Amino acid sequence: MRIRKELLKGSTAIMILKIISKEDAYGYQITQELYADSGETFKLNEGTLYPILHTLEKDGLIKSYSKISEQGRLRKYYSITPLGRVNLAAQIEEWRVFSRAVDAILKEN
Amino acid sequence: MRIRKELLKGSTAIMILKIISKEDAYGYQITQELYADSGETFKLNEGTLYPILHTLEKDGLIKSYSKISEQGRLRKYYSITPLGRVNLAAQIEEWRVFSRAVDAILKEN
DNA sequence: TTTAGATACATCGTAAATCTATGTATATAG
DNA sequence: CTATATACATAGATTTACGATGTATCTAAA
Repeated sequence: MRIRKELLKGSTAIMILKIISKEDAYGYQITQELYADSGETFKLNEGTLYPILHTLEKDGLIKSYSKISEQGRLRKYYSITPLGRVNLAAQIEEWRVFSRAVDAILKEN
Repeated sequence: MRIRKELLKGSTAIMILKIISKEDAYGYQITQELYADSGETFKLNEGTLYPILHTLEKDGLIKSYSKISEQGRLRKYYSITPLGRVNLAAQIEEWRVFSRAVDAILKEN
């Protein structure tokens, strides 16, 4: 099922942060993991991904370093900061409250 | 907990449609029900509500009629159309797929 | 009596998030 | 050699919600 982009708004950054929190990751890898781990539901555009990564770094939630892969390609890896972990936990709690409230409304009859 | 407005994007119209599907409702009433049924989580602004109602009506998902209340106040009631019911069912299913996918990402470790 | 707050509808301008499109560049498979 | 995947980046357009503002009535308190 294709998900309207509007539904995604607000939750994309949390998911990116969560993926980086598991292990350092580079941009392209993040889109692949997000696609696989969501059961092929989320196909992240590059025009969405990179600006979010830049914002997260500017806000001090992640930091980056460059590394050359075995294939000789330059990759920009991101790792989560302590501040990022605190922020992630808060955002996950917020998501839980939000999604439970929506469920409550949609379940009502 | 205050929910960032960004999280709301895309799900507000579904919830409004769901409330109207239960019984005909007018604008102010919808904000009250949404607030109560969500456990005081969703406080809908008028600048959000009325444009959405107008769009839903323009799209043929709801229709309106005016009625005077016992207090002598004019109210604009909305009722869901058959097309609105079909659309609501599809959007609820979409929400389920979406929220399960986000849960899957955030649960991963 | 006047004033504040709740009820009731509406629109305008702004901000935020994502998308599409575009650009650059390299590696790999057919 | 050509298409696809990998890899990063930005600009402009679209969508959605918000805050501010406007109009108007009813009710309760000061």
